[in-house]
Amino acid sequence: MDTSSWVDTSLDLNASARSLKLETPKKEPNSNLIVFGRKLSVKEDTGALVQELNRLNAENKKLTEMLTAMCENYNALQSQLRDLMSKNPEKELSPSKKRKSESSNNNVNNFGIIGNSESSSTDEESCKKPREEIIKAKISRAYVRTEASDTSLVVKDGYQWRKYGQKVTRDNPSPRAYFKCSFAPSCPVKKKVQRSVDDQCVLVATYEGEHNHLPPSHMEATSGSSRCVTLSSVPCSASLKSSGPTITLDLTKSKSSTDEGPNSKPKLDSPEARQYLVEQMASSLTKDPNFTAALAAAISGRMFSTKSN
DNA sequence: CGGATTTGACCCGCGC
DNA sequence: GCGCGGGTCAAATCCG
Repeated sequence: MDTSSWVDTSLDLNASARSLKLETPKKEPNSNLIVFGRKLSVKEDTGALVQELNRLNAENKKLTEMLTAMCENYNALQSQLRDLMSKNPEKELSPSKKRKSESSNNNVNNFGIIGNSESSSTDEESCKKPREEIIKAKISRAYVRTEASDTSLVVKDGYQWRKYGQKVTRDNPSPRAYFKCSFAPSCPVKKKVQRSVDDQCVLVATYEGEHNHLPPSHMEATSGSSRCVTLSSVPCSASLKSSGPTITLDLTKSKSSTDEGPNSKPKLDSPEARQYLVEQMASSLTKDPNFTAALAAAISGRMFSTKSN
């Protein structure tokens, strides 16, 4: 099964997002907002700010196009995948296929946004545990790119985890962290997070089991609907089918960055201000690795749920 | 002060 | 049976 193309899509997204990052000035969204606030109060430099606005506008369009293209790619690949599944259903059923098919399945199951799938062939669980158990345990992997300087083994996937151990393993100099779902013991899901041997920037998260509850962020989002923000520039809903994990994009950060006190509210009446807010959100989303991770999780999760149908 | 994290000790399975 | 290595426990510590 060829899953490389969809992986490439993910890579494209990351690469593009990163290249976009390079193009943007080294300003945090918050500081941009301050600049924007100054624009409204101080009339000087209007021309420069308008230019900046136009630039951000163009960037926003780029992002929108990227996301649209990615969604299209995803749809195309999904249909391809469905085709392949229907053509070769026996591959899945055959236990003799072992690693080849297993690693392919892993790819489908993965939240992988990085796309180096070779590690699934060295999956220790695959080697040691009986297959039935693997199927029961629903082992999946996620690849999350982080800052090289970021030493915390934290993969933000919407769920709340409690770390219960850390160990340095033989095959990898970087420590492996062990997490349990904070809803344990009612939720038996565990995850292991370790930096990739090949690329220290990449965190490999191995999930065991399935959550029997919604992620805290989802519950928060649904209970507090007043916090919802309309994101016209992000044509991507990251919610999944009930069979899969529900990934919720946590947009509260973007919201909070725009929520600069009571004075900010009237500004929303201006189309410019709205446009700016949208751009802020898009920009902060692409800068946020959580977003790419959540997006990849949503996409791969959907693929998986489609596969299992 | 309570919950989360850290970290050394312990357990257990596997290979020799 | 023994040693090794991965996984888990739980007391100590940290932190909000």
